Amino acid sequence: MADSRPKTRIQARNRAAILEAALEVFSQAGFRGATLDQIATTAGLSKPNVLYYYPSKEAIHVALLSDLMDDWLEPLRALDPEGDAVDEILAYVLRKLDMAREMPRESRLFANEIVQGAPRIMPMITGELKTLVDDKARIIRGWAETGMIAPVDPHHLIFSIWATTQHYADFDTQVRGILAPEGDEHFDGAAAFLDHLYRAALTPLGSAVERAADA
Amino acid sequence: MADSRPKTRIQARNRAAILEAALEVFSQAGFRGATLDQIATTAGLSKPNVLYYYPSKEAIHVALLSDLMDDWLEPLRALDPEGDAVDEILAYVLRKLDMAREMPRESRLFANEIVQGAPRIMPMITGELKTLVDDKARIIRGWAETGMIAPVDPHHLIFSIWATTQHYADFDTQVRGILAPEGDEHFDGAAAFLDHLYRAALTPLGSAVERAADA
DNA sequence: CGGATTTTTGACTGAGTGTTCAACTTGCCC
DNA sequence: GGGCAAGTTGAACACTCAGTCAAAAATCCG
Repeated sequence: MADSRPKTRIQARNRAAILEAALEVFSQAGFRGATLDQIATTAGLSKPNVLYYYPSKEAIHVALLSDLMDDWLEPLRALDPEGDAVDEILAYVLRKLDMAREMPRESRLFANEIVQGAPRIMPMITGELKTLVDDKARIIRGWAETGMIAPVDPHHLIFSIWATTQHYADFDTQVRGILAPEGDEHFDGAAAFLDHLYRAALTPLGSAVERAADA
Repeated sequence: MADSRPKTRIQARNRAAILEAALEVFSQAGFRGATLDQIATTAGLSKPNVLYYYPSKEAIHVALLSDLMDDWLEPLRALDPEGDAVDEILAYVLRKLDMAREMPRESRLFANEIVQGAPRIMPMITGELKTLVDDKARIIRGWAETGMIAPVDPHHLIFSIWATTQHYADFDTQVRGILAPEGDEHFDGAAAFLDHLYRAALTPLGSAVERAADA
């Protein structure tokens, strides 16, 4: 984070082009599989020129992950302790699924990094990510203890939400290989399924009986 | 699958050592990140000797994935159309979670491959995997239509089971960074959570009322 | 043992790749 | 326009790494 703010229009444009290209390339090939040549070509720059803006391949990767982390965690941050418990969690699920649909490259970028042991972002995980998750887990635990939702372990609930939503971005190839959709219409089916899954799991037993009686 | 069956004891031993080493290395570093030197050293062989048994790095990778695919899909194959619907699916979930605990390297091997677009196993996905999944999805759909389980989309149910269970292997680094467990005890919490999650989502409404009445 | 076959390896090759550097060009400002 | 800083690049360097090869070693078998 030494030279983060650009000084000239050219710097702003080229730095942005490099990060956009890096997102494209890193998310598809992983850190090791990506080459500076690919990034440079995708960004429309020469390889030495890329290294004029970032000192190394690794610096690009770290800058990219750092820049994206905030946006990536925003939906969880938005979980409102004052809101309706089930609504809040379901909104989080659907928001994450939307992100898997609209930002699959970002999802795969993090997936690649974490599957291989998060060699470059371990501090972020045990740092701000853990802090945020523990914070939100406390809220969810409160909801469970006051009967607003069924009693579930909040950490495992969060993990399952990450898993089920990001799956549609990270394992997109597999999902498409099996469903053979035309475009993105299978995301609607996923949304319906996940709504049912989490609504059923979170609705407290009392409310579940009412729900059954209505049907 | 040209020279699959070993002719001598030495071939059997060395081929096995190479595949074991390749699993270790590929699952941690991905295809591109793994080197033949690492595999050779881990296997206790010289690099040219490794290439005496397999013609290329890619051949090792493909052989490994092919060999493991059957074991990897076995739990889904075991889903019994004659069994109790909820029990069968819950047994599948817990079986997959056990595999994530006991065989995390295998899980990460496939995860690495698929995240990067499955360049080497696309045929397996659209072939035997799709066939098996479609087959089991038909069974699950039957259960839903006859009211043995709640009406859910079977494909998305299967995806969610893969996602929630393999998450503990593929994203192990992240899970441990947040939970900071001593060993594997968090898998017990995961099992309890997933049992609740899928039991709640799959139990038909009628049975749910009974369950509520009992409580 | 002795010869044929299988297995092993050190040394090498050639392609790919991250990074450096000195020279060149462009843009900016007085 | 002129001078200085910012931006750009071709060429080269150092290193990694998949794969080759010919020769040596080990194993097998009569």
